[in-house]
Amino acid sequence: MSVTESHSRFRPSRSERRAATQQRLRESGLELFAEQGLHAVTTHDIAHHAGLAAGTFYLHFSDKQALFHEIVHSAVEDLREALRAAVSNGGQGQDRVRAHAIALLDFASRNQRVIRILFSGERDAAALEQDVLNALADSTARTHRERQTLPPGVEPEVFAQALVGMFARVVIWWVENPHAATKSQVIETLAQIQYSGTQTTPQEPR
Amino acid sequence: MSVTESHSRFRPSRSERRAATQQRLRESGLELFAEQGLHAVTTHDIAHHAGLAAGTFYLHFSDKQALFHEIVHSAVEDLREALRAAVSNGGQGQDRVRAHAIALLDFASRNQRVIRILFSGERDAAALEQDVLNALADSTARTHRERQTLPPGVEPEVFAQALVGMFARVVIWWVENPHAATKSQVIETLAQIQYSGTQTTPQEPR
Amino acid sequence: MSVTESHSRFRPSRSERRAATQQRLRESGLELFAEQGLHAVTTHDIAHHAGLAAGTFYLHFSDKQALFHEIVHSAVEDLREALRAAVSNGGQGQDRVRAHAIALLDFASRNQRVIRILFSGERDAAALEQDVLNALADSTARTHRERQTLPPGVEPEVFAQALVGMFARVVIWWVENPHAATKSQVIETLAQIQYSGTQTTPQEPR
Amino acid sequence: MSVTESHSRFRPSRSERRAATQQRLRESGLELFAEQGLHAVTTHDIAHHAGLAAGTFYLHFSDKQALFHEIVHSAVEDLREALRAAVSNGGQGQDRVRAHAIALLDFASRNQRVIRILFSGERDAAALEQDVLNALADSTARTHRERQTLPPGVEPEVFAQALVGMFARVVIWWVENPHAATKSQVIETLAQIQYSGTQTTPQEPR
DNA sequence: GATGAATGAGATTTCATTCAT
DNA sequence: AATGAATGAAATCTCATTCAT
Repeated sequence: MSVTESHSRFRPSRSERRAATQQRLRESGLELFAEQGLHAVTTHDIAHHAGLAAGTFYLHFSDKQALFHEIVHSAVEDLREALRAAVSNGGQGQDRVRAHAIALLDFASRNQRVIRILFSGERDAAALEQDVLNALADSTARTHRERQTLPPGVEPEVFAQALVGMFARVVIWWVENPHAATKSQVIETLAQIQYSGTQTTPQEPR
Repeated sequence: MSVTESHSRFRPSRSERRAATQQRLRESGLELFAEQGLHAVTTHDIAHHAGLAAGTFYLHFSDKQALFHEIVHSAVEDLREALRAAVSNGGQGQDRVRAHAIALLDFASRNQRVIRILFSGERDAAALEQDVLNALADSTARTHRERQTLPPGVEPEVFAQALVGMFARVVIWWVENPHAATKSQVIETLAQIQYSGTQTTPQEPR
Repeated sequence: MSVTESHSRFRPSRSERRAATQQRLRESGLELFAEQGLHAVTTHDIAHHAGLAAGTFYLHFSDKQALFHEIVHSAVEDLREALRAAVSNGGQGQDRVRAHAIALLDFASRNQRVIRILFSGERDAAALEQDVLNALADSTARTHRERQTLPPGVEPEVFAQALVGMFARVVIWWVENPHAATKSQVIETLAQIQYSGTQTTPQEPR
Repeated sequence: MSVTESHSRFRPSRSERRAATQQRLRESGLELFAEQGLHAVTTHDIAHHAGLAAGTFYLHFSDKQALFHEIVHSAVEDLREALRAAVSNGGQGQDRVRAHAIALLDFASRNQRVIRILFSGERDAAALEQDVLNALADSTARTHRERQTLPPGVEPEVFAQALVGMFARVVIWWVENPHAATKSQVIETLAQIQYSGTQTTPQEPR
């Protein structure tokens, strides 16, 4: 631990305290948004959950949306980074598909609140969520288009949307129902659908 | 005086008028919820959009949620019915998969507002979307489990969630971006992923 | 009293009740603004003083400024009308000057709260007040310029500003200190200054 | 160590630094109050405009009103001194009237912000403007009453209010519209109205 | 003395809901 | 059944003021 950042860990500097306060607000926001959603949470709730007065919120964030967006953007970055790392060490075909799925589920296990916020369909997050998914889909589509890695008849853009939809849905479901399947079952299923399909048919809903 | 069991278009009975008013409110709700989402729409908005006074809303629905739920549930029923019809006339394997996709996209073309409400997120309203997608997924999973139609390694519940997520995502994307792909491209792609997979790999996001 | 406006004076129609409510808000606004000034009065104060709930205010006025402006504009119109009437029945020279002064003071006696609001220097009224005074000054200046009724060396615009300043100040002072001078003393003094001057000198302040 | 009764420009004493800080706050207050009025300016605004932290304000002034009062009172003193000086070197009749007007306009040219604060309204601040104008009027009235310099029919107190109103209005108008009349036109007009009147009549407003 | 983060009271404004007509 | 004025709880946001560093 460097001494330059703080003369003592018992006497944090003002900017450290400020940063810590902000961090508490972010934490409270993450917690409460994940539990209750954007609309059900007030700025007072967040401030008080963080042990702060109501007005303090506005010293750190211009309004509730600003905090929410910051949380979502940061979550997106974390998620992207996790996925990027997962596939960066090479691998092809099934390995790569599986690495991807593993990384996503690992991230989800460790960041349940983030996942809930990202994929919970909160309307005011929707624009951002759509951006996220579209960005993921775009890069997926672009790569497949460039590399012509998809079989004939599979349109890269449609495929990309399908893929992100599938992943997003499974992961939020699994976070909410962790005992419905083991992590390896989820991974195996995702990898297999994507790689080999199911050679089966959708069933008539009841 | 008035015709009691009236089919007259000149003197609709009291209950007919009541039903008509209620229908106008439902229509306005559908329209405004699809455009703006549950939270951004007020009961005043709905009533006025229907050409009614604010208080009238509460003669027909106990509150805003009630109307929203009714709209969603009705939409779900319509959608299920459409899907049920599509696969009811037999067919197996790829045909069945394709029939399913066609039915979904047809329904989406004709009911854009419904699709927006169903698949756009908006779970503030008591996790309704979850209910919808889970319900669809549940019935899918149940059937596959019963019939053991899935290859080994593919868990029925995970598969069902994946399928539902894939379809929901592609459909909402296609409704918002109808020129990004033709209907048959979408159908073909969905059918192929589901049936045969892609024998390809996810790509590193940027 | 006409019967068409109301079927009974004991059962006022909805629009009458609405108008009455609005009028109560206006009255309360006039009262409170005159006493305490724009900033010291809240929309809650006004509503409660009118015996109404807080939210009702916003059914009738878009915000506090809107009510304030309406009150000021209406006051300006009343004042103008009173002055217009005063000089409309002819008269020249001293008679006319005196008629003007009489009208102003009569109006002030009867509309003390209006005068307090108009000439109290409230900053947010200032723009309006300036408009009022400038409008009065402009029309005064224009007429004098056109008719060349002023002695050489007296610039119409400067004269007009001086005149409205003099009148505004005396009238607000007199409303606040009604026993400091009788109405006829005020009138006589204003008329004489304006008509004949004082042939005297300003004194060194202490 | 430090020079106690320091005139050194290199090591100003503590009290000198304190006085300088206070002066910066006063300057910022003058600037901002003149531009925006008492209510639109926050203590943060003043402190930051002065290059100081928010809390520093309260080391020098007990609150916003206190600074405002101090600025106003100091402005009044400056104005009085200017007027006193103008008429102190004798002169009678028209000369004296003119000297007074000249002094006022000179002061106004050099102290526009002060004039704006003094004569622009803003009586929220505990009827300060009233105090200012009343104080000016009182001393004028007293002198005239003592010296019996006014013609019969002209009440000293009414006259004093009229005079003060006239001057205040013309001066603030001229400061805001410096090109509407030359300084000598303003002076000539004010002197003539006050000394000789106009032998004319107010006009019917439109 | 200066700093600036934190406080919390209070003002504005919205809107779901009620109810007399 | 329909109306729409009224309600009042609750959320957002500001800002004068304090106080530990």
